[in-house]
Amino acid sequence: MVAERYNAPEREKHWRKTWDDEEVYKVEENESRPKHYVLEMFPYPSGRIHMGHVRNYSMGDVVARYKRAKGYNVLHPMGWDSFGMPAENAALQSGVHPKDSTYAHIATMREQLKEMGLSLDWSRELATSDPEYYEQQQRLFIDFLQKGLVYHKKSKVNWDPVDHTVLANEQVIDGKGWRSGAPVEQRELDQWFLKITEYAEDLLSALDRLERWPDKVRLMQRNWIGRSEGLLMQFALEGGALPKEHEKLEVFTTRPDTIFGMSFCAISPDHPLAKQLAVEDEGLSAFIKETHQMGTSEEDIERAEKRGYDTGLKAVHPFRKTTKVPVYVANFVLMQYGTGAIFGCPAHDQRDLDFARKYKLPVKAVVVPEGEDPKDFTVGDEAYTGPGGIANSSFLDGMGVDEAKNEVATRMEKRGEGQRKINYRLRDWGISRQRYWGCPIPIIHCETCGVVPAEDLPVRLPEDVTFDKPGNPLDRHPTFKHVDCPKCGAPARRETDTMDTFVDSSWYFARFCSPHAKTPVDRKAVDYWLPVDQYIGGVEHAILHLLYSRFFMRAMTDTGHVDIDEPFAGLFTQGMVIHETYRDKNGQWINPDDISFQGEGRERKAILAKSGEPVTIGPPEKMSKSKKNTVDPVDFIANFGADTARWFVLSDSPPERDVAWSDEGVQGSWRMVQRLWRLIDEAAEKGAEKGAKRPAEFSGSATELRRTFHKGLHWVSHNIETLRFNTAIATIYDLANKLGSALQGQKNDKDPSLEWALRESAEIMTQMFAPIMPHLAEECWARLGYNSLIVKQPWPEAEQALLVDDQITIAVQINGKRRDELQITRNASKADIEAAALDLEGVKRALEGREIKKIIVVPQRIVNVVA
RNA sequence: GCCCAGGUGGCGGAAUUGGUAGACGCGCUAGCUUCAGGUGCUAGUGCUCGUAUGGGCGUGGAGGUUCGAGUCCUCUCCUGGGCACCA
Repeated sequence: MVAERYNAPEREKHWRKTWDDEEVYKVEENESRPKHYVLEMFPYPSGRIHMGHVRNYSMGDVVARYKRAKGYNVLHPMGWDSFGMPAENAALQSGVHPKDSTYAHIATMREQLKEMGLSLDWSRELATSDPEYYEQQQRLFIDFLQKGLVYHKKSKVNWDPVDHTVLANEQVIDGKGWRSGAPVEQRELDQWFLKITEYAEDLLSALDRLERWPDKVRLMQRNWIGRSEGLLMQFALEGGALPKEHEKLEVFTTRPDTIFGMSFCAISPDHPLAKQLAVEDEGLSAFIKETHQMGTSEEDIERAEKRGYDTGLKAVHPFRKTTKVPVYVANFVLMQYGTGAIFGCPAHDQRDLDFARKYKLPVKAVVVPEGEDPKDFTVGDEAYTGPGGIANSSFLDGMGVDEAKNEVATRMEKRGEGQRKINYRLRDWGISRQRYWGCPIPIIHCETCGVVPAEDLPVRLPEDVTFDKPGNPLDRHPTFKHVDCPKCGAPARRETDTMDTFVDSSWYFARFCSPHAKTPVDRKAVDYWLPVDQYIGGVEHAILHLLYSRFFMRAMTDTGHVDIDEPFAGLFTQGMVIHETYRDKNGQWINPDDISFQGEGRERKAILAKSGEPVTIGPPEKMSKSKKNTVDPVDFIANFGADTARWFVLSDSPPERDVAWSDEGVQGSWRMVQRLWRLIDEAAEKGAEKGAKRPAEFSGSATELRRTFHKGLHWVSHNIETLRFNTAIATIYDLANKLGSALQGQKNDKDPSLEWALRESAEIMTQMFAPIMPHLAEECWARLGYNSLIVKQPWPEAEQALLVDDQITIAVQINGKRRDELQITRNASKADIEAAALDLEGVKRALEGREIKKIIVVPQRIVNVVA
């Protein structure tokens, strides 16, 4: 009678083979069915999957399986973001060719992913390093080029003078190369750019329509694009012998309304005027050098105080010619933004205020908050940036901020000394990488024809390269670089830079729709599948990857490949898997396997198992090898099965938050697997036969069980729809408890309607956990007598009549405190509820000797007696 | 410095969106089952006063709105995360 222990690893293998044999996850376009495209961010093939992958892909798989059961034609593909620096770095260190290591890693990880039992259509698998993939990417590049969305220009890179190589920002540590340790130089190289700024306005405004994106991500993108409306203004400069091009200083401001509060102007140390002046001014030259030593990191900037160097020049106020203000070179003015020059109004900008206090410049308030007297409103240590009325400002007096902005802009434009401008922080996307392991840029540089697109695509990465010398192997390859111009036939030079790997990931989701097409995408396929309905991945890609993909869809629309702006209709950013950390007395990280634990709760202590030395238990942190707090999913699955792992990573925390891996928690999941198996087994035994006729009437206990399960089903469905897997799981636990009780209670007397309800509940239960624990669900489904696969079953429908109770419990409060509760029919009248409430023992006791002032009755909700 | 997200039992968290705070899981306590080595079942488990019926206090803190606040408003403290001194 009692079932054998469920042998998860063994049964899971069996069910995976069955799914494979029946090709249950293979999909094709089918216009007659609604589609649903579920995608998780594809992995970089690092060699092994980690728990983060397990969590990410479990979430997507639950959605995919649920939607499939709901009748959708579900696209759920997987691929590899397989170009990139790690493989090339490994080649530098160990000499293994990037191609060899990459494809070996892919082979391993593919098998590991398969062991998770994901419902993926593997026939659509792709790797961005496949020539079939990057050939199409090169086509897109050329199409973009011809559409004017690609250009090249000189741009700065980090140059390692020892390794003779270009460094990514993350390879520059404290201004030094990560391998050589040599101070990094800035070099200008000719580089390719994609015109993402062309779409700045649309990328910004369309964010409002991405309703199924987290607000947080939309905000980050908004800030990244950084739109600001302002005014370009020209100031006349005086003092010193100025060359013609610098007689006027052009600044950008978003606050032209504060022009009468101006007390200085400041230019960036990189401003041409600053450079020019520095030639004759040693002090300035030294100051500029100093500002360059200041780091650009957040921390450096935060610590740095606002500093300036007085150039001796004066800027003339445009509306009050007698007012002339000093012009500084200042460390807080950035050349990349606006014109690299500002006018400072200390009263209404914190940075300007800090600067003015330091250099004892006047601080004059010109915007006065409502209710303040303009005569005695002053600014202390905090600039006033809020709304208000303009004062002390000649013709602007009495206007509001917006009105004044407008007035100044109009007057400046009329005089030809100003121009309204919308400025973006977003810059064009530099995609040139001076590396081997990436998609070759399909360009040939010819002395006579200029830039010529390569013909004969793909431009293949040559495989006969070595990594024994620093620099890009493509650059020194015997035949790759030197080619004839496709146009004129003269000797020419092939571009040896490759593309940023963010390009690869900017359109892979589109390629999945038709992974083997001879064009970048098959129009029919993308029209059917796109956009991705649910995209799931880490928040670390909130800005770049997602913004680039949004740009790509627009660019691909403008080049006729697709007709869609937004690639991801729904986005979800999941939290990490974290784990406790342990260190010994010397601060060395300790592997959990070497530790034994003593005590519980706050008393819990850890010691080294071998020596008994104390170990400090640290807070849970992101799993990483260096901290020795990783748990290998492959090992885990081999022991407990994929279902236990999938269940656990979704159960303990809300999906957007981090989840702490703990052995105790995992044990709980493992027990649940076994428990569900026993429950279904017992229900199959004690419940009605498969396909038994539905009873005409249900007993009280049968109805109660059915209500519980149909309500539970309703709630679990809702929780999966809204990706709240942890609450779905909590409900399933609850239902398991209820089913267990019902099975116990059923022992005594014969009740056919309860038997029917037990089977119904067991079936609903199995179908509910099927998206999360698909293998166990198949096993249970078979135990329930079915020859069919549960993966092919439609999602059960809750019976509406069972979702509302006739008898309900409502709380009765006295002065807002609960004193008793009331059982009453659902549609009882207010008067009936009131009468019944006042008749309760607990209410009478609490009311004793008090006078009832008021009774609030909210039918079906609550009664509150005010006394 | 700016922006964002959070603070609920010993822990992870729930509260279907203003209506019984603490569901569910973990842990713990007691008991049962010849159960022996990651087992199952039953009961209990916010704090506190009380033998108990029962009472008081409780969602970081202080105010406020409301018949009623974990949920809304104001101020404040703390913890994470992000960033671009963006004029």
